[in-house]
Amino acid sequence: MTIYTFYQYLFALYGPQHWWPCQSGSRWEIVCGAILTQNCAWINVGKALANLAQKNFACPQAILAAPDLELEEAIRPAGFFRQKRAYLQASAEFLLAHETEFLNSEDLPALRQRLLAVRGVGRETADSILLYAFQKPVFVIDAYTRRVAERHLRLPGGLAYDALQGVFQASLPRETQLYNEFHALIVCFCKESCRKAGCGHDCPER
DNA sequence: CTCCAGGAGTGTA
DNA sequence: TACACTCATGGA
Repeated sequence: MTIYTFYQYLFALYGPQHWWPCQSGSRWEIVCGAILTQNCAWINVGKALANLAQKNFACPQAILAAPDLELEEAIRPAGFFRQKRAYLQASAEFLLAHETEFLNSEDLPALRQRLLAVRGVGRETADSILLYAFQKPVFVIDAYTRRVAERHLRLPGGLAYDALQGVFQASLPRETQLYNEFHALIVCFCKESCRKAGCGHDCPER
């Protein structure tokens, strides 16, 4: 099965997932979610985002104005709250300075490099921000994508992030909406197939 | 109780 | 480049 065929199969099976531009929908909230979800279950990210919204920390300016301890208390449910607090502050500062540029530029490699220079923004987080917050055609690789690539698409394991991303992008139409849905569908598929297998979790090594 | 979740930074070899 | 280690909460 080709990568594109697999996408069509998943889309027919689960339908559109419309990730992220769905909640409060603000660009900054998407960026916050991308950072807060690092090695953390999404259910807990939702709690942290709700706390931020309730405390009126729902914009970069408010994040930068808030006391560290108060910010940490708000995002505590998402874990790693001390370093994620610093990550949010760094991202807030960056977004305030460069949001317009990101809206207008289509030099994706350059934008990606700028994001990677922000503390707490690695490859997956950078690509999630480009795809979900700025609607750029950048395919996001995560742990689920790696499992699917090896177990279902029979791609070689242990590929570096950028290499695996290149394989997916070379195999798919360069469409933001498709990248958006495919990534979400892969996550949905992994959770669903593992639930049906009775694992109770997403059994990483099977 | 153990295992893990939509990772990233740092240090070592 | 390739690992090991740390960060931390909450759900199953």
